[in-house]
Amino acid sequence: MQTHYPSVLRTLPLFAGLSEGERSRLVLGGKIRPFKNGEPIFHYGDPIAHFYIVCEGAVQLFRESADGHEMTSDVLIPGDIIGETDILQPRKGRPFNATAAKDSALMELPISWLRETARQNSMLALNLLAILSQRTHIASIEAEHKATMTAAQQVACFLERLCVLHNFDPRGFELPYSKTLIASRLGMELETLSRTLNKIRDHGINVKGTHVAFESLDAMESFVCDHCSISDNCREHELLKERIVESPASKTPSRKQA
Amino acid sequence: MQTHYPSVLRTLPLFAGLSEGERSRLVLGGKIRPFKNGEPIFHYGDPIAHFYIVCEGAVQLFRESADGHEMTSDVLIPGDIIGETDILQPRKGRPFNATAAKDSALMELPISWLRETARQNSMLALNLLAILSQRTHIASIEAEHKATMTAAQQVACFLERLCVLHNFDPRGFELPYSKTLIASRLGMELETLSRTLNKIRDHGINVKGTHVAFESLDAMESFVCDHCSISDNCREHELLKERIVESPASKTPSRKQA
DNA sequence: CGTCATCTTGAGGAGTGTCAATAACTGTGG
DNA sequence: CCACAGTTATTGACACTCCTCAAGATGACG
Repeated sequence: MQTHYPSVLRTLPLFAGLSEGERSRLVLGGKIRPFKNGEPIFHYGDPIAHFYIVCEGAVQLFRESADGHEMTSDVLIPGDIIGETDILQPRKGRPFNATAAKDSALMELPISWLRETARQNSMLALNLLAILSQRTHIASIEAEHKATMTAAQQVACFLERLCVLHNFDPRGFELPYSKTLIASRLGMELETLSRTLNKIRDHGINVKGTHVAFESLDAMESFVCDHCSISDNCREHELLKERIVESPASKTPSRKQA
Repeated sequence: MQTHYPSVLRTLPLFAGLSEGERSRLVLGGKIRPFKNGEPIFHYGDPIAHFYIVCEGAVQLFRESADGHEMTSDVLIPGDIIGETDILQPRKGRPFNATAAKDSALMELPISWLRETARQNSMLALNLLAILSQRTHIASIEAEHKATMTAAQQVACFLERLCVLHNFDPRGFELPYSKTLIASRLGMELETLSRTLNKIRDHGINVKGTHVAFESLDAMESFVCDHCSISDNCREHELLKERIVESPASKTPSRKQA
């Protein structure tokens, strides 16, 4: 039996408000499994027996159509949960493929367990509701972005969120995964992404190879927010500005996203 | 006080599994409000005090960006719920505008009430979870469609779902709302939709004015499902086929969608 | 019979996808 | 340390889809 658990489990929104006892009881029902880069976690249509908490690395969620085209719906990072939407709605099988996009560690928990707990512990059910509600909101924002923004604006917006989510230094950071994966995530072709990265230099984003540097947050802001109707979305800009002002030279800020 | 309630309230998934007593207690806390075609229900950013159940008519949910561009995220019909995602996550305000797209009747209920009930009645919380989970799944399908299907395929797919959801006769029905609204819903321009409707005649869909007739479900199926990776999605085809086989001349089938 | 909203049709252009060739990077084994 | 193969990324030329702007057609309604 494991003696130490990843720190992400302590700040997990899913377990927020639960007592230390309940939390550890839940966690004891699962085990941590390592996955090599590129290793599949499960496939589309597989039976749904477990859900996962990403502890380390990154996980690609994707589907592929008959003609072999691959469509990435999300890339998860530590703290994210896989399959929590399938706790109640018993589908025929997994609605997407999941593959490790880096060497990763996932905590695997039986889904039946979570289902029972949600039935009895209203706190957990409400946490789930909050997570799903947030997910729906983000999906709606992304749909709007795809419909109203150019490829350049989508890429700029993506790089901002990437920087905030991973707590990178806005003045310079390395892309955490391949451009192929990023392009797929954004629903565009690799060639389009490659060309786009050269065009957004005019808007304060300097990309060379895997290195990204934000050189003018003001230029970025006016560029990205123009065609976006969601004022919430501009929170990323605020967070970036705060970061740059507060810690102009720190490479590993200590706080997590709010 | 009202003496009769719309029939949609009896089959509402949100209230599934609740006793008749609990259900009527919930419903007594709200009132039915009529809205004229085009009348706003609430605006983006408004404080969130109520949620709504669509009883009659249709409701357009949309946002508009600074440049005046309007983006419809959904069109709701009787049985759908507005604002159930905001029960827990207390946002600054409404995440979209809501406007009656026809003369409509909505049941208005205080959101605090639902919040309290969800805390105490785990059945209601689980129903909410199921609804949100379903919504997330649909959002993911639509995102994929926007990314991988041509305008023609999206229109064909939309018309199918329209027919199934509204329980229309596949062999001939009238569009329930304007083409302008449909185009906005599909994230395309009215001109593109207009042109597209003439092109999909080759694929078994005959549209003239507001009249739609499905003339070859097989042609439609091979056309729509080609670039779609979600096998669930083809359930619409199955339902259409059943409908045509079982009730070749019925105009008002008696059963609802599963 | 006008007036207004809705829809259709046309021509031109911006933005992406597609195909193909080249370049840069990564790891392996001699 | 270098040569090699395999993956990943860049760049160019071209086609196609969809958006934009503009003009006309259709339909609803007083």
